[in-house]
Order: sequence, then structure tokens, then C-alpha cells
Amino acid sequence: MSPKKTTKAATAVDKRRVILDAAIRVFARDGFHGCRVSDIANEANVAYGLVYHYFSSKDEVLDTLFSERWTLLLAAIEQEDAREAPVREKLRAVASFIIDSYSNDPDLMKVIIVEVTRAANTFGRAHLAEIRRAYQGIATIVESAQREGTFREDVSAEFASLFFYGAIEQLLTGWIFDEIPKSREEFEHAKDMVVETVCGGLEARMPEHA
Amino acid sequence: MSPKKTTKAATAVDKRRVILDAAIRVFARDGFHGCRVSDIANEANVAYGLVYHYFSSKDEVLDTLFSERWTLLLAAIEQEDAREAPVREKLRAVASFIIDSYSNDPDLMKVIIVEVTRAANTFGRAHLAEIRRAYQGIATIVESAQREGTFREDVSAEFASLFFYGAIEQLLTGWIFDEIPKSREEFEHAKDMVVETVCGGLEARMPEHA
DNA sequence: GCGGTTTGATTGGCGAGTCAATCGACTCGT
DNA sequence: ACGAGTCGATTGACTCGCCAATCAAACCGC
Repeated sequence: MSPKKTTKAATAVDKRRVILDAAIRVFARDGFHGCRVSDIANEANVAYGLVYHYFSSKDEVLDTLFSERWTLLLAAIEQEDAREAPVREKLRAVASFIIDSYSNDPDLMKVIIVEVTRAANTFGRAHLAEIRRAYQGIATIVESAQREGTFREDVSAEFASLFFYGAIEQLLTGWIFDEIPKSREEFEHAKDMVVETVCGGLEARMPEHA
Repeated sequence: MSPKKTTKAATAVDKRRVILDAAIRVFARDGFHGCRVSDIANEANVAYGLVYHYFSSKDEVLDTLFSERWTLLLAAIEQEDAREAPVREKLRAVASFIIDSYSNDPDLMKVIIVEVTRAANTFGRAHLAEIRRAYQGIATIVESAQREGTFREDVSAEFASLFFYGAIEQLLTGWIFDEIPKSREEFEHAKDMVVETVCGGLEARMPEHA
């Protein structure tokens, strides 16, 4: 099913990978609809037809890029979910994972967010289930915090997870469209701020009203 | 520049409007890229060419839909901004405006969010300035709350506004893709929860640490 | 010389945008 | 009143470029 160098090895590069990496750059630059398959082939220095040797369609290239990465995110969330630690720490780890993903590979994250996550009409539809799993993972983390009394219960875990994810996505969107500066420090600072804000809003208040 | 019925009036419907309304339905159903101009014309029961009589391109139809509505949002934000009232109330009004817009015209909001706001690559680019103005308006509201001590200052107004808007947008996205139930009560409840969560996280804490 | 890889010219269909022709409301001269 | 003339609104067949996808042939590595 999957290609590769079982025998090839050594000098031969994995062309499939080369194509995927080129696609990331092209999709990020021109958008999925704004580029031609030949642009991808060119960027990869590969013949047009080879793209179709490895992928059955232009869509499948995007699908693959998305799934590859999203799987990692899901794993990260599930791992935090299982861990024994304060909520803040868990959520901070999730925020950190997403933001680091962006800082390490802005193009890929741009493609995932702009072309898949947000374009849920066209593509997202196919990936809705995977996307939903991420929300649910976060919701699970929130729920356990509610159960142990750290988080208030009048904001449902489901909504809380949407807010949390939404805030982070908006952050990335800001970076993607150069609305806000991107530097190592900004990224770190941003993590603190999202977690502070959302967790702050979700934490159960001491009986201190007035 | 603008169309007619100065004399026409009465029976004559404003075809331009009919086309726009049809476009909302078609864009919402099939997506901007997934539909043909002829689909819009058909839905509007109007000849193909008429679309081009009123709009110079398919893009312009979408642009018009976006701007029409976004202008209202900006006005609402600016109005709240100017008003003398507690932050929570102002932000609640903004959240309310957006969520009500969705509940009154889900298709239009779907189009705006899915095809413009989030597709900032293609279209958003053109509307980035307008979109930014919304963020800035919200940020201004946050700033004034910081100045008067209601909101903490270690979460910048700029980021706070991103979180706030992001949370709301994610909410709409959830509704758009049927991830969460949509009923009058859900909408109201959702407003409370976003505002509670975000404002809760942004409010200055009483010197109560431990 | 066989099986998997790589090539790129070719094709087929599609859809945005054009345009020339018709329609019909309103004007105005008689 | 009436009809010829005007001009914007409306029509839909057609063009034209583009691009996803195919495919037959060349090209290895073993």
C-alpha cells in the first residue's frame, strides 16, 4: 500500500515525501484552489504524472497532509488526557503542542487550518470526525477537572473545549495573516495568555461574591 | 450606481437583491468553489447574464454579501464601544449580535465565516482590513476595562480580543457543522457561557492567592 | 527482461465571463 | 390618446482558457 524503499533505500529519496513537502509549500503559498497539480510537481522537481502515481487525486494530497498531522495532535491530547496532572498543565501542554506545531512548520499548519479545518464545507466534511475527536479529547480533560472541583460546572465541557480550541485557532490565524508578531517569545507568551484566560474563566471561584 | 425602482417600484422586484439572496443559499449549500454562476442564476430564477449585469464577477457577489453584513457588525461593536456600561455588558452585546446574526440567517453567516473570514487566503485577503477592524473594536472595549481596573493587564487587549472572537467563531462553526444543537435556548445559553468564560478569565482577581 | 518507477504530452470537460439580440417601461411630440 | 424612439434590464448561446486526470512509452534496478 504505502510506497517506498523497502529495497530501494540509500540514495533514492522517497518521492512521495518530496511531493508532500512540496505540496505544503505550494498550498501555503497559493491555496489549494489557487494552485495547479503541475505547480506541486514543479516545486517537487518531479514529473506531473508522478503525483498521480502516489496519490489518486489532488484532494488526496491534501487529505494526507491533514491526517498525518492531525493524528499527532490527537495523540498529544489523548496523552495529556491520560496523564495525572493539574488541568492547567494538561491544557497548557495541548496549547503548547499546537502552537509549537505552528512555529515549527508554519506552512503545514497554515494549510491544515485554512484549507481543511476551516474549509469544513469542502474538505473538512471528510475530516469532521477526526476534528471532532480533538474537541472531545479536550472536553474530556475539562470534564475531569469539573469532577474534581477545579473547574466550574455551569460551563459545559463541550463548550469549554470549543472556546479553548477556538481561541488557539484564532491565534494561529492571527499569525498566519501577519496580524500579530511571531517570535519565539511571542509564541511562549501567547501560550500563557490563552491558558491563563480560558482556565481563569473556567476555574471554580472561591465563595467570594460581591 | 445603485439600482433602481426610483420609478419602477411596486410590482417590480429588485433583481439585484434576489440574486444576492439566491447566492446566499447556493454558497451555503455548495460552497463558493463548489457552485457555478449558473446555479445562482437558476436559484434566483434569472438569466445567467443578469448576474453579470449587476456584478462584475462571481467574486464580487461574495464580496458584497460579506461587506453588507460585516458593516453591521462593525457598527454594533463601535456602538458598544462608545456606550457607558460595564465590560461584561458590552461584550455580551457583541457576542449577542454575532450569535443572533447566525440564528436569524444561518446561511449568510455560514457563507461569511466559511468562505470569507476563514478563507482569508483567497478572499479574506481583500477583506482583511475590515476583519481587523472588528478585532480592534473589541480590543478597544477590553482596553478601557483594563484602564478602569476591571480587567487584568497581563493579558493584552489584542490577544484578549482574539480569544473572544475566536471562541465565538468556533461556536458558530460548531453549529454550522451540526456539532452542537441549535435551539433558541442553546443560543442564549451559549452567549452566557462565552461571556462568562472569557470575561471570567480576564477579570482582575481580588488579592486572593493560594 | 521483468516489475516497479518516472516521464510529460494529450485529452476531456467544465465553467467564468462575453455579447448580440430582445424586451418592456417610460418619454415626448403630435 | 397614440405611436415612434430611447435606454436600461434581461436573456441565454457561445467562446475560450484552464486544469485535473489519463496513458503509453521510457527508464531504471535487480
